[in-house]
Amino acid sequence: MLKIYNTLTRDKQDFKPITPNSVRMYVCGMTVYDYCHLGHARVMVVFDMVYRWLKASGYDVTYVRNITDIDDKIIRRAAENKESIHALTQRFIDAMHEDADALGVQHPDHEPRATQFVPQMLEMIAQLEQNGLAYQAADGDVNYAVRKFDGYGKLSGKSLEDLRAGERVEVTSSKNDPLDFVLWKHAKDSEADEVKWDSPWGKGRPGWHIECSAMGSKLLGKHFDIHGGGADLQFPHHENEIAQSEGAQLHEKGSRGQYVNYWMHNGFVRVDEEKMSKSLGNFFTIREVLKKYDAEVVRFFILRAHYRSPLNYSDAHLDDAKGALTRLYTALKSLPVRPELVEGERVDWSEPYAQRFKDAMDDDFNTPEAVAVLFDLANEVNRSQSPEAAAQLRALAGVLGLLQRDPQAFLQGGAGEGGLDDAAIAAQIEARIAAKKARDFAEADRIRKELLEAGIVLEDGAAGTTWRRA
RNA sequence: GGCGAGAUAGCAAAAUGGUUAUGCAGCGGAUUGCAAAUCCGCCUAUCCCAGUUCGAUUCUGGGUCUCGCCUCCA
Repeated sequence: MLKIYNTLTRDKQDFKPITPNSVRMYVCGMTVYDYCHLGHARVMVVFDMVYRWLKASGYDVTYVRNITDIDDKIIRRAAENKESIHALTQRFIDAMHEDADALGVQHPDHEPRATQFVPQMLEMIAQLEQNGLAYQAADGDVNYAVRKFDGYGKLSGKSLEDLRAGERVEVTSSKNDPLDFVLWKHAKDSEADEVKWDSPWGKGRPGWHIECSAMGSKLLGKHFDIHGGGADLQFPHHENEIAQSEGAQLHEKGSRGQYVNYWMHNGFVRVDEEKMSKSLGNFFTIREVLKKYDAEVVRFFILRAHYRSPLNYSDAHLDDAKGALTRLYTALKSLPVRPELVEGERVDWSEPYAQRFKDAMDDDFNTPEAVAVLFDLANEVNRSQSPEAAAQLRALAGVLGLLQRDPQAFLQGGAGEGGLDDAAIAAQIEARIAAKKARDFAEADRIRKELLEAGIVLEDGAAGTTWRRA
């Protein structure tokens, strides 16, 4: 039985889907005005892992990860670059897809863009207004009347009183309450036509929070199973989503309908014990990191920690992850891949290692424990040289989107510029074999040392000499 | 200030009211011409103070420290 830590109740709960055997999941995606950084990588990889595990568990999953392609920062950036909103967002959407693909992130079933769902947002805002939860302020903005929604703060554990006490929001006189948030932003004359939509409240554009409510309910229904995102979205974004989505269906039944059953939030990526973020400027983009580290190493680095724990980024930690992943691939190296035992093959979940793996994953996606099982299995493979054990290792790792490459390709990959090419290495190995045959060990060792200095490690096995990059 | 999360060996990171986490690093042995890889064995641990308990790293209370949210954020 899968258990999920639910932010709403702050405990692990048995997962029971609304519709048997099927899961509807929504994850807040990126605002596309720049390249994705490692924090974004974590969201994508973590929920990709969740998506894969739900599918591996036999669920029919509908996964939606949205794209915010209209927002203040996008408008500002486009103006700075003197390019259209569409050109800017398309550029970074393409870049995001490249990054996600590199990290082995499967495509969500739907990837809605906010600009494609403005009618649905307007519909929801109208409903909120009708339900007495929204009002148009003097400046033309349509705001959500937070105090009218009973239970505001239930997700983030904040009360309106607490929030007011720590008030840091700039009080704009047009809001009835400083905590009210914008549903519809009134258009400014200075803005391009591209960012203006007609509405019953005049030209304007949607607020951020309404996007997810509208896209979620349009694609997954008014009540769905899982909603995920980074821990920083818990408040106010997800709190506001609840207020909107549940507030919009208040008229439908006597009791209030629930928007989402399980709220999941992943922890931050940190740099020197501090949250990685655009505003702090301490971020590393995915593409930047991939210049130095194999994408699978980055994926493994993310999955080696629990999704709710903080994850400290540093080269030392990436090196560590690389070493660990190397051990797994090394275990597979010596054994031929038997195609009938891998691709598309179902894992035998009754097998003890698989059982341990499943128990770990079912316990709120405990990937560190699942990865530990992989290492135990690798040890088994090394000892037994059993093709079945190797196939099982590949299959289980495959559930996490790991270990699917040719081991040799992983172990010998990552040649930087100016590195030795394969032919040169092969020639050196031949020369060393000749020296060894002549029992000229000094020469053989000299060649090995020379290659090692070039980052090439030689390994003399029973089947001959192989090499890998350090 | 309000609310929340956390503190595990040299580093990273799980779990657990008593009994091996796991990876990297280190030490000893096997193997190897010597290495590397691999195997076997070992070494380092549960922030502090009380309490509950036969027994606490785990539960309870207090403290210290760290981080996050309360403004855009994954």
